[in-house]
Amino acid sequence: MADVARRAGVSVSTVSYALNGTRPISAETRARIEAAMAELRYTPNIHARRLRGLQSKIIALLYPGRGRGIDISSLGYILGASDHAQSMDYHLLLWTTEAGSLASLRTLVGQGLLDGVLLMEVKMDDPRITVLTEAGIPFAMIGQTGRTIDVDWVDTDFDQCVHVALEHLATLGHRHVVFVNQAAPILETRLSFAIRAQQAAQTAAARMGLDLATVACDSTAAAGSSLINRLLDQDPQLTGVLTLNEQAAPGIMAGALTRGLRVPDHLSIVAIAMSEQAALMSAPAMTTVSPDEREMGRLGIELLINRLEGKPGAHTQKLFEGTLQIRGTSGPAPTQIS
Amino acid sequence: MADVARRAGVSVSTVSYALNGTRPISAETRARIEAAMAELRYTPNIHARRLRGLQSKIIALLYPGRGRGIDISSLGYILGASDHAQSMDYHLLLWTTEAGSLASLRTLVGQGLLDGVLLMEVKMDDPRITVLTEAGIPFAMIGQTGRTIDVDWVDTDFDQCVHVALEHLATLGHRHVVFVNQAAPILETRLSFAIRAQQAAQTAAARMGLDLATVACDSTAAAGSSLINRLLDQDPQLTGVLTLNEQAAPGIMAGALTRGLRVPDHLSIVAIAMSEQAALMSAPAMTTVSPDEREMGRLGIELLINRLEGKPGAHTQKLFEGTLQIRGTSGPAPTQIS
DNA sequence: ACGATTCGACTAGACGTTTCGACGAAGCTA
DNA sequence: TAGCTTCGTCGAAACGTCTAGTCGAATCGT
Repeated sequence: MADVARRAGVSVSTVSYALNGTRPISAETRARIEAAMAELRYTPNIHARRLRGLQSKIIALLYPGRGRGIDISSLGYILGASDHAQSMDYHLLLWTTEAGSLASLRTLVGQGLLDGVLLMEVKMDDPRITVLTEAGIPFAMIGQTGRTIDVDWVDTDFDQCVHVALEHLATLGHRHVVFVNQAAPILETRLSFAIRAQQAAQTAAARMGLDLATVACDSTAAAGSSLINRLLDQDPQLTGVLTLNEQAAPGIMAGALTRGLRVPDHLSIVAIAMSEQAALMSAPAMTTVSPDEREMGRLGIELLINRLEGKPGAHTQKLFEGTLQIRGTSGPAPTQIS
Repeated sequence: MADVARRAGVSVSTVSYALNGTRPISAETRARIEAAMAELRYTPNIHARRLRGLQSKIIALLYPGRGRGIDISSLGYILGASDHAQSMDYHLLLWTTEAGSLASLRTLVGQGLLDGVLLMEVKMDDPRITVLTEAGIPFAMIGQTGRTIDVDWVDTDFDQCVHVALEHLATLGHRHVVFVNQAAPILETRLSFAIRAQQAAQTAAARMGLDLATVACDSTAAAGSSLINRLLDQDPQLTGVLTLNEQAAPGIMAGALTRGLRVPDHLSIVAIAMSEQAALMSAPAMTTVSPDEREMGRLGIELLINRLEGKPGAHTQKLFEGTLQIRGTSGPAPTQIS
C-alpha cells in the first residue's frame, strides 16, 4: 500500500480512503491511485484489515457429518453455501471436525479468524450453540434445535415432506409402511433432522390411519438389504417403505430383489430429503420428496451475511417444503400378497 | 496476550516465547503463563501472526468442477484433504470459483491470506499454474498437467486402471467395447484426467486387440440412457462398456434395461475412478476399478504441508493404482447376440 | 574475589491496514 | 474582507503478535 501511495504521489491514508470510499477523494487523485494499484497488482492484505478490527470475510461451515459417511444431499448444502459465499466475496472455511470436540471449536472461533459460522448437522440440544454464543460470534444454522431459539436458520419442512410422502403411499393403497431412519448411534446423538422426521412420520401416520413401524438402519447398502429382509419376515403385509437414509435406500431395493420381490410391483419405496442425483443413480430411479438443498445452503449463507453486515431486523427462520418427484420406485400396492 | 502477561506477572514477549518455545523460559514462569492462558481462554490471533510474517495455517482447495455437476469421487478427495488438513492444524478454504477466472484467483492469492494451494481438476495445460508461480505461493496438485513439471502431485494411474478394467472385460470374452468419457465441452477444456484416461484406453485396447470406440457423454443419467441406445443401434455386437462418467453410468444401465437387455447378462459395464459409494447405489452394484480417493486427498495435503514447512527434498509425485472390485455389472460376454 | 559465561526476562520496533484529528485551500455569507 | 464551512489530503496511533537487542542476576572457573 505504501508502494501504491508513493507511485501515486499521495499518502497511505489517501489510498485507504480511495479504496473504501470512507472519505471523499477528488476524481483526479482517485484515478492516479487506481492506475498505481493496477500497475503494481496491489491487493489489500486481509490480515492487516481484520487486525484493525474489520471483517475478515471468512465464514466457517461446520460440517461434522462424517460419522454417517457422505450424504450427497449434504453436499448440495455445501455447494450452495460455497457458491453464494463466493459470489458475495466471502471465503468459506470447510470445518469437518466432529461435533463433539467443543474445545477445538472454541479454539477456532477464538483465533479471531472468522466473521461468522454456519452450522450443519444440528442436534436437538446442540452444545456448539453455547460455545458460539459465549464467544460472541454470529452464526446461522441449516437445521433447527429442539427448543426454538432466536437464531437465523433454514430447515427442511419435515412435517410437510413426510405428509406428502405418506399421502402418496396411502393413495396408492399402501397400509403397512415402515419408516427407515438413520443409524441408531446417530439417533442417540439426537441429530435434529432424524428425530424431527421420525416424529413427523408417526404423527402423520396416526392421522391417516396407517400402520407405521419405525426402525433405525446403518448408512450402508448392506444394512438396508438385511433390514428389509428382516422386516418382511416380521410383517408379510408390508408394502411400503419411507426412508430418510440415502445410503441404505439402494440396499433396500436390492434386498427386496433378492427375495424375488420387484420394485415397485411388490414393494414401494419413497425417500425423503434425498438429493436428486442420488435418486437418479438407482434403477428404477427413486421416488422422492425433497427440498432444494442448494437453495437452502444459499439462503443459510445469505441470512448469516445479512447478520454480519448489520442488516437490522428480527432473525429469519425458513422451512423449505419438499416436492414430490414420482419416479420408478412407487406404485399401487399389490392387492394380493405374493 | 497482554492480559495473559499481566495476569502471569510477566511481559508480553515472555508469553510469546513461552508459546513458541523460541527462547528458554524457566519452568516456574512457564507454568504461571500456561495457567493464565487457560483461565483467560486465550487463543493467539492468526491475523497478527501472519501479519508479522508467519504462517496463517490456511490452505485453499481449488475445486472448480462445477460444470460437471457433483462427482462423489471428487467429494472423496475433498474430505480426505479436509480431514488431514484439520489433523495437521491447518484450515481448509473451499474455493469453488470456475477455473477460468484467473483474475479472481490472483486476488485470492494476493490477499496474503493463504500459506498454500491445492489444485483439483487440473487441465493438460493449466493457466492457474502460471498465476500461482508468479505469485510465488507454494502449491500441489491432485492430477497432473500434460508436460511433466516439477511440482508435487498425486494422480490416479489411469494406464493401470484402464488396463485392469479392459483386461477384466477381455477375459470375460468381450470384444466390442465402448469407452464412455466425460461430456464434449469438458473434453474441450482438456481436463487432464479425461484426456489421459481416453489415451490410456485406446493404447490398451490396441495392445489387446479389442475393438474400442470412444464417445463423450453428458453427466446425466438421461444422456447415458440415450447414448447406449444409439451405440447399440450402431454396433449390435457391442457387449462391454468402460466408463469414466460416474453420473451417466446408471443411465447406461437403465437404457439397456428399457431395450430389454439385462446387465450383466447382455451388457457388461465397468466404471473407472468411480467412488465406492456411487458404485453401491445402483442395482446391481457397479463393477469398478478405482483408487482410494480419500487417501489421495490426504497425501495431496501432506505433500503441500511438507513443502510449506520447508522439508527439503525433491518434489514428490505419486500415482495411485486402482483395485478391481467385481460387483454385479460385469459378466461373461453373451455367446450369441440376443 | 573478579571477570566471563549463561540464563531468564524486558523494551521497543515492525508487519499492513484503518481512522481520528488536523490543516491548508477554496467557496460562501454578510 | 473577515469569518465559516466544506473539501481533499496528510500524519500518526492503533490492532496483536514476533523477535533483535539489552541487561541484570546467578553461576562458574581461576
